[in-house]
Amino acid sequence: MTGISRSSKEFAILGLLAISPKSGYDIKKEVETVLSHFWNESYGSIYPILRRLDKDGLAEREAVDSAKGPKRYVYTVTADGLAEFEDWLQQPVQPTPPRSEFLLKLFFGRFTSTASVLKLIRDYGEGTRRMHSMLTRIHATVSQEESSDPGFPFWELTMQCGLKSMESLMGWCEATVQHLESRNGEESQ
Amino acid sequence: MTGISRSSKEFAILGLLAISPKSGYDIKKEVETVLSHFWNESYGSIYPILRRLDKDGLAEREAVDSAKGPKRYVYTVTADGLAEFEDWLQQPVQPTPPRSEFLLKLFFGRFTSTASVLKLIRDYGEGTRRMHSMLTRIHATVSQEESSDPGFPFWELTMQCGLKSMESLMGWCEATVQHLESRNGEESQ
DNA sequence: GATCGCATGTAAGTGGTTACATGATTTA
DNA sequence: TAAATCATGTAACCACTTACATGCGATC
Repeated sequence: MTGISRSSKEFAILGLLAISPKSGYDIKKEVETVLSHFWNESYGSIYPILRRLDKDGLAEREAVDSAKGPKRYVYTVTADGLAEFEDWLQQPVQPTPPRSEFLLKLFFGRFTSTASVLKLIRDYGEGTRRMHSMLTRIHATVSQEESSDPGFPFWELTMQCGLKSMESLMGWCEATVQHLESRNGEESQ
Repeated sequence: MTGISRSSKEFAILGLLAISPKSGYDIKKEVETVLSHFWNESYGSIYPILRRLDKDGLAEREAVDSAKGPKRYVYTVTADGLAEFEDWLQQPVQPTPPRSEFLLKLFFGRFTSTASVLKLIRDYGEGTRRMHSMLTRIHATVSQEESSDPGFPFWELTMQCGLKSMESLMGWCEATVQHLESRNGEESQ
């Protein structure tokens, strides 16, 4: 009854199959675009997981002759799979253990030069800006192509959350750089 | 010359030793307070890492008779250790692979009820609020006790970054809950 | 004499990435 | 014919957590 414990990685993949049948390759691409700001999957986990979902009766594998390239293996979620997935959705999220190498280095800022700390923060701000504009770009294309999809409103919520986080971070970076620069200016006088 | 590659976990510990000599137990406590919003360490990694730092000449182990309880092993960073640590600080941060089970479940919101999605977001907002007030509390005590520490300004920057992130998230949660509630209200009419 | 806080440690397992291997088809 | 894209897969390795084992000293 109560299935063996599955990782969120498995449910992420199961959920993508619930939207529509996909191959491992398709999943990888989808994760890298629409889920990119909050999730990741490598082939090394995708393919074994798909096999396991099939073995456990949560998905079904089907060989498909593709028009071009090698044959594809498309997986479709089963009724059991959908049920387990919906059950997982109801469970409370388990908090991710925190891990920010950026903040770690910033914390140890006193062991390096102000210039080095400034570079650290500027680089981080730069990365945040890049992520922000990438999300904006993805948002534009997906909005055009899939705005009628029943999942679209929820996907858009994740987008807005991501964008707001980025903006908050960008603001903090800018303010902090200015703060450090002015402090540095004072010392140099 | 170029040391074997070390994980950020090792450098986190090395950095804490650079601030002042500590035991594994001390490190665990410090990580759980001042670093808690962006880092974590378990005993299962701390003790092996300390041994390794000693073996590699980056730290030195010393047995200390504690006033009460069993004997402590206090580690002190060496000159080599400090040099490697400072070098690591200069290296660009490698981006953490994204992983938010919360956003993942939100993304799949169409496979569950609006009530369930609302609960998801409210719980998340609640967790964020708790973290925010915990940080505020820690900030108050540390500000009183260690505001003269040379590392204090940098620690405070990490705090402000964390607090700003939480506030941004809290705002997004509130707005999103309202948005979903109003949409739900329309449908029910 | 039980239990809590202090303190160190390990073994087994998990969860995951990287790098590699393979090979078809298309495009330059 | 070289490179890019499509597509599947595995083996070796790694980082890390969990759970457990141990035991002192103080307090209740």
